[in-house]
Amino acid sequence: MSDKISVTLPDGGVREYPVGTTSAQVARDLGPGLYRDALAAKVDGELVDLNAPLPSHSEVEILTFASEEGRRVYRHSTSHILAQAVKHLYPQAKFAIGPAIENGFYYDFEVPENFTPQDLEQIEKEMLKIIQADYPFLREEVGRKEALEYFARLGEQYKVELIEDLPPDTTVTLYRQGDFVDLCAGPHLPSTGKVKAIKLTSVAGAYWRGDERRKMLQRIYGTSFPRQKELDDYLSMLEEAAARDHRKLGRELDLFSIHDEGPGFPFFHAKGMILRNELESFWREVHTQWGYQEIKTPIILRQDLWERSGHWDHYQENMYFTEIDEENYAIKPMNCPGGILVYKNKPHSYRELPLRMAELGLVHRHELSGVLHGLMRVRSFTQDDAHIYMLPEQIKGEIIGVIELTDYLYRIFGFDYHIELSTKPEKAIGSDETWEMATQALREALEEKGLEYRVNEGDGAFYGPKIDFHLQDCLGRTWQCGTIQLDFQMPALFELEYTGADGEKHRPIMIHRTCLGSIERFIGILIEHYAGAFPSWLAPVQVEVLPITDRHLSYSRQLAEKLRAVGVRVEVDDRNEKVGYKIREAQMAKIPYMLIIGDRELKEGTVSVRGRSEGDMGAMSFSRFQERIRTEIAEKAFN
RNA sequence: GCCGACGUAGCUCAAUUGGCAGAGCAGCUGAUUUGUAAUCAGCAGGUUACCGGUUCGAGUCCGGUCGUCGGCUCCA
Repeated sequence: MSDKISVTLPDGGVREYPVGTTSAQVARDLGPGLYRDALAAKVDGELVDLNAPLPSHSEVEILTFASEEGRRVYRHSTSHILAQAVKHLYPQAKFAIGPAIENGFYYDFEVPENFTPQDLEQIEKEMLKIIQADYPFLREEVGRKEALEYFARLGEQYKVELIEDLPPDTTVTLYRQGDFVDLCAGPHLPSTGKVKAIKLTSVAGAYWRGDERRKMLQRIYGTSFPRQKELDDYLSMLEEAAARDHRKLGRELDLFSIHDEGPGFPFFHAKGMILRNELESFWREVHTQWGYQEIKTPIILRQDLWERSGHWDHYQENMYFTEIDEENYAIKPMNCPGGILVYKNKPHSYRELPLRMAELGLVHRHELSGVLHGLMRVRSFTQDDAHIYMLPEQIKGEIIGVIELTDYLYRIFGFDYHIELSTKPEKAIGSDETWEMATQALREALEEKGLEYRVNEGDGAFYGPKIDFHLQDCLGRTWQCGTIQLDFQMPALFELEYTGADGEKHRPIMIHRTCLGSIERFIGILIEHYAGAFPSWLAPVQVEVLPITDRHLSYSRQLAEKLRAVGVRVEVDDRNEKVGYKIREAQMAKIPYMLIIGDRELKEGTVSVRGRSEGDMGAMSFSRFQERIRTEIAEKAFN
């Protein structure tokens, strides 16, 4: 047996070390900077502690804060420091889980009294003491039985439950730092002193294992960084992001409002309607090009329709009901049953398929009061829905078509998105075979397009699996927008038919899909994405004309009239104010272009252009400006 | 829905231990005719979210209701 081990580094280089060498020693060998920054190591693809001895042949990557994995180890270790601090201050606390999350970490505790924001300050101070003490994180392996006994003795029922869920033959690992021991797979930082800058950001209730039937624990959120400056930068970045919040911009730009009189039911103002109408007319144009027809179905329909569709059994708690002439009706939470009645209104031939019926449909859903969020999560919204009725052999092509259409639309706005595939939920209708077939079809379409996606087990609609498109808001929270749902069930429940080439009746297959998702949510995303500075084609006011004095008013109005005549949305600021004041207001309203009109422009027949982002662009002929703005609008340029 | 925080003028925020509800911006009126991010002066603006309680006295303390914000998925 050799007394050397060999280590392959990420750059392909191979080095030899004595048996028993740790990743920390490898890092030191590679350079003092790396040794100082090293947090953990990835050995043959597995995350391990820096002080773990390396096997005889291995690929080793030293992880620092620069990598996502390194940051997770760093934050995860910080969560253990939080837990230790809580243990010191609240000895009776019970411990649940404390993972790293994007940009930070949390830890769930059961405590007799809920934490207050003041408590967080005390806990933070205690954490600093633990960091100061620089306790090493020590890994221990124990048998499952031993671990169970240990945590049972301490009354840590959550840890006991976690261990009970591990496979029977597992070796359980514990991590010890000073007087605190926690169940943990690791890895961890070498010692608590590696953590430099910490901040506990909030406290919230969270159900044990995310299950609302189980006990609600107290969750403390926090984050940590290797340098105070990075923490400060992160916190000020959050503050800046809040300035993009669509709820704030929606009020400031007079786009929409939400009132106590209708929680979750947004009001669109004149400027918001311009944005919305532009969006919808673009949507119509594109859908016509992509072979869709448009329909409109009623908002209120009889309850028996919803009993037949399965919504009564599977979606009732999200629905609103009403009564008309002593008959029971429901307010639609989805557009499909109404759309299906249109399909059933006359017989169909296979020659018509795929039949793509789109609808900007207003739906109402009873969402829990605690989840409402500006335009992002509301109780009434307009889906850019469509139902595609098709032959079995058209499935993949149609799914790919919707994926391409969605991608085309998102690109216009410059959005990044990610895709999720959701499979059969507990409350579902239809056989496992049709679900498997449908899920497989979605998977194949994604793979044929070479798209990356995440699988969400059990998160599908009750009638079929779905592909979801998720977009991000200003704080990085993601919202589902587009969705493609493949459905074998509704056609059966409603006995949909078409006549095939063989003259026999056959059952079509359905796709339910949205691209933008909900118009409301999409506008919320748009506002945050552009920080309210919409590209000219969407901007409620595209040009503001600013006459310097009264004697420039008439020329200003003429220019505005000319622009209006070619479809440009223009306003004249005819108030008796200094030009600096008018510029400031137009700038704050994020209007793409300002035209400053004074004696010089009057005399020379020009306009002085000020761009929202460019600043003073100097004088140009009016016709040149007009051409420029028209082109920009027509091309939907980003500006 | 649950946990926590919060709710004062259209907006942003003040108001000592419970002691006369204020400011800036926006609005209105007047003056000013102005050249690239705020001209000056005056006026008006409130059932302190709502309901109830404690108190000589409540924006402030207590209870309830409504609403807003953050969280309740990312699995030792």
